[in-house]
Amino acid sequence: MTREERRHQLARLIQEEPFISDRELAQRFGVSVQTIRLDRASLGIPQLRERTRKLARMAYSQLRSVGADEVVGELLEMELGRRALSVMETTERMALSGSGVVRGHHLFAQANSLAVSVIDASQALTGRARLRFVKPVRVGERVVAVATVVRQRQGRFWVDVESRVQGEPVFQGRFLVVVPGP
Amino acid sequence: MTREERRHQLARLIQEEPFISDRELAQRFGVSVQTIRLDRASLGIPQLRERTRKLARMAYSQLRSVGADEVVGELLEMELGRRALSVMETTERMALSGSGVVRGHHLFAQANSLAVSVIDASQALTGRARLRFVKPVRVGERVVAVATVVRQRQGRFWVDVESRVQGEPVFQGRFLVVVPGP
DNA sequence: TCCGGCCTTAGCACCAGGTGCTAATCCCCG
DNA sequence: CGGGGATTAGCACCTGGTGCTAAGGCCGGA
Repeated sequence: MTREERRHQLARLIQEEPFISDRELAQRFGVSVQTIRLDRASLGIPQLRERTRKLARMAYSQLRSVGADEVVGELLEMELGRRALSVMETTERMALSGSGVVRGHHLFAQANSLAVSVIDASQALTGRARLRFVKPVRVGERVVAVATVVRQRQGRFWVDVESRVQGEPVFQGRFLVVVPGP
Repeated sequence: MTREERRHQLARLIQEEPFISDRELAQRFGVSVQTIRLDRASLGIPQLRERTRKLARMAYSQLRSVGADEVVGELLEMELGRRALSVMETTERMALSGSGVVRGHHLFAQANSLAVSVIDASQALTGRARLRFVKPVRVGERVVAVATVVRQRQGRFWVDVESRVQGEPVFQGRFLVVVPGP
């Protein structure tokens, strides 16, 4: 096995089994621990503890964001009752397995949560929506959504959301957001 | 502060901030590291690294299991190209914090994934959709969605989805699902 | 044949964040 | 004033590393 082959396999193995130590890796590849260290260094793969910490923080932030992610994606601008803007990074887990195409409901989730949060009311709910998925979004692309309140009448708000990737429209939606009760 | 008080607070603090070392804990409570160690031991709280590993494994198992959910919810019936039925349990994390009302995009996700999967094609994508959120769904309710293919014409399928809780409609949607290609 | 390079291995000191143990102190109460 | 629980200190040791220096092994070219 050449060095390049080993490094490729090493990267893949660590990807699949993040909780593996250098010692174990060395045994699996039949090389010394030092070689594994060099390989990791050249591949920019952090040490076991670092990898573990990263995963743990993911779990933790997810636990935290039960309730914390009022907005799906990251809220960038907010003019309450008028306009809001958010950005969402797309990842593999948002795609149909293997296809690399982000599933529609993630785009909808970003747009919907933005549309609801732009309304200046704690109890806003989506009533109706009309959507167009203009162009498939691929994993890794950053989706920027802009929500604009276009009309409002006593507790009923029409909000338009347009999402773009690199300036190109990928999704359009019109949401009727209602605030129940007077 | 009595020892019991300190231990109570210690347990709570670690619960809230799992990534805290004994050193930091010692500083916060103004005691020595050894005292913290004794406290942890008597409370059965594992060391930082152990706590981190536990969280990381949670994240990892979650990561593994996502991507597998081609259908959001559980698929109960499937007549490819005609009709499909799924059920989704709603949990606290699907709700706006505190409100107890499930957010629209979870209903949409169930409906959308069902609409896409009822189509007999690997590369089906949502093109357009029209939605009505008829009635708020509360956390803990089981949402049953039925998707019916109502019309189809060369790679374009209209799919109606109706979701109910206890027989009562909560969501209706009409999806245009497209299968790209020839 | 020998030499230069690349790859690999070895060895050592050091690090964080601990465990496990023993030995001192503190401080309060009777 | 003494006794005892609570606290602290000190030391050796552990894992899973980093960073550095030094030494081999092997292969191709002159």
